[in-house]
Amino acid sequence: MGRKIEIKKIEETTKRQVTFSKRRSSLLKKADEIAICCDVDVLFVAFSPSGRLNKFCSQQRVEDILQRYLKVPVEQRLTYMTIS
Amino acid sequence: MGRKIEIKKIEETTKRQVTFSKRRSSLLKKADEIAICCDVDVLFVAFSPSGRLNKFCSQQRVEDILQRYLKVPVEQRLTYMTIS
DNA sequence: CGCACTATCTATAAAAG
DNA sequence: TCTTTTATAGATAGTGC
Repeated sequence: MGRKIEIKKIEETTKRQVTFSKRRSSLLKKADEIAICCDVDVLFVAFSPSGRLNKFCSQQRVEDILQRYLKVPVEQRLTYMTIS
Repeated sequence: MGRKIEIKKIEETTKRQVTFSKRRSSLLKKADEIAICCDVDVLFVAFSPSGRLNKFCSQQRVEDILQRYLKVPVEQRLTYMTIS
């Protein structure tokens, strides 16, 4: 990917947020693809430093998975949710 | 990546499992990287069709996250766990 | 910020061993 | 099958608006 970078915390806030946004999109796409191609359910969740749920992605049986595995009140904590 | 494929369920079992294994590794690596570079906690979970947790990945405060967000008895359900 | 570009680096489908 | 290789598609850091 682009110019090679060392895998360590990006200290510059703006750059860190940009990188997070870009990589999150790619991760969600990949999570989506593996879920479809490999017929598995996938949860991908990123927690911000403050502890809030930032993102969630899955393919199928989403509600079921949420009820079975997650304690958090979804509506309240999810910034947004993408279901492929 | 490699020869282009259509994003739909891979019907051939062997090929599907091979693809799952490869893509899971890549996803975990990416999840690891975004966690470190962007200073976020990440959960990545793939559920097999039978519902068992197949994989989990995170960076930090793992136990805390598990206790706060997951209902499942970790020891019991995780096939294996990778913590970066 | 948010999107667009693109040179580079990474992931990976197939093939080969 | 499992690993390794290889050709190619995809991801992305830096940059410019």
